[in-house]
Amino acid sequence: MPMVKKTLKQRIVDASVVLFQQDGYHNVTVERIVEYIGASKGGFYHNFKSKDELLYEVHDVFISYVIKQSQEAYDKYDTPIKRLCAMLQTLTQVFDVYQSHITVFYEESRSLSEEYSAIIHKKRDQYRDILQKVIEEGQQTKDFRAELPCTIVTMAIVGMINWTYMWFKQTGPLTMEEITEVFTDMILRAIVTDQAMEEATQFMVKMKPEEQAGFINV
Amino acid sequence: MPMVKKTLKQRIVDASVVLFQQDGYHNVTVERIVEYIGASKGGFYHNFKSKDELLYEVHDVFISYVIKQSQEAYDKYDTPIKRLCAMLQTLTQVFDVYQSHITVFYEESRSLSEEYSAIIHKKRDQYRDILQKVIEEGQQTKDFRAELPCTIVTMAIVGMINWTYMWFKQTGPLTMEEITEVFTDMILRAIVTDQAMEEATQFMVKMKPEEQAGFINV
DNA sequence: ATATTTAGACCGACTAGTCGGTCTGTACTA
DNA sequence: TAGTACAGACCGACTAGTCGGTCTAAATAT
Repeated sequence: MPMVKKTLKQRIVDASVVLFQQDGYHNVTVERIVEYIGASKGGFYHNFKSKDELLYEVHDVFISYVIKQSQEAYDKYDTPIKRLCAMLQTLTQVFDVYQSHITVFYEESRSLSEEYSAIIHKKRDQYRDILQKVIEEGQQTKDFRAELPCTIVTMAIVGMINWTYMWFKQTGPLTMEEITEVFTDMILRAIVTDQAMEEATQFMVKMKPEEQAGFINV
Repeated sequence: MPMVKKTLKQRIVDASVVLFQQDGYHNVTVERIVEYIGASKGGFYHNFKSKDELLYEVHDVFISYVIKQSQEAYDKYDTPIKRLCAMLQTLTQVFDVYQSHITVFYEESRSLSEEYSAIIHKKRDQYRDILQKVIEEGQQTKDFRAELPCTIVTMAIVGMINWTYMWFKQTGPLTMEEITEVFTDMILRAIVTDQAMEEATQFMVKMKPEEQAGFINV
């Protein structure tokens, strides 16, 4: 790994993600960001048109990553069930790497100005569309129950996942892997048809009888 | 219904919910709130200690209502499945009545000062605890699958529901009733044990074969 | 090899404007 | 007369963004 000196721009982005997540966009001044990394306001405005543009940058780096990962998960497999599970799986990594970004993304998107907001919203829709496509295709192949409107199913899944940023703590007793496993199990049971349940079973929570006896909820 | 003249305080709260939801707490000035209802800053600060207290008021009126409704749903029934369904059902009403409050509640809770934030967080936990209690009791009675950690199940449900405020539009093609029905179906299938599935079936999405043929996703 | 020019990254004092909150005055009520 | 409810001018703290200037390092000239 080549030891590249981080640019001021990158240092500003890194610092601001942390600060925005901690105290919120409006409670973090430009002054404080540059102070935090030992830079100046001049340096800041040399790299960014506005504080707003910085917020956009933070949003974009995150959502672009999520789209890329989701699309890759889609392309890598060829059945709806496998694709869905792979997409749920990628979230594990996203949460572990980008937790601060996620918080900023969902709490501060309103602070984006009109123009930036439009771009981000388009990308957010793109992410949802990939998931919705998987659901729709699964309904056509009769892997997923067709009696559930796919828009609602999609948003149910998105909600379950996205809400995690509100309560998941990296220092807590639950790992992101466990959570993803349980989510996957719940979602599959909820939407997979009886005839396709066999393929789905391999992705579900396994439990040997002896474990079941002494199971303790955390 | 007695025609009571609305107090200035109430008018301020009503106006601020709308404005906060539209533009966010930080983008709505006290000046604009009082202008909106034809009042003055003096009137505002006669009724509220600070802008912050107003935000607290908005939060409190909402979360208190949700807790009350949830607790009533719990008390009204005596089995975990019925209780869970009733709690999910109350959300229909909450969303129809309090949509602006909900948005403010989830987007602006960070803007609350320390002291108010603590109170609201406590109440938010209270709401979650009622739901978690239902899940735990259901696991004990073997109505709900005990192999799923009840904290994750609880947060999965909370997420699915709460996220709705992000995409549900009263003017859209979906009604809150439809959404609640699909959510209920998905959640029950996800967590109800095989042996209890019969009791749950009555709460699930029904579909006659002839409907199924021509079903179109919205 | 050394001197000179120049681009552009970065600095920080300063400005212009904003907004939460106060204070004094007034109208109305009991 | 005392108290309450409100009006609106005003204050002071704060902050996004500016602007003239500095410093470094690479390109070019001598």
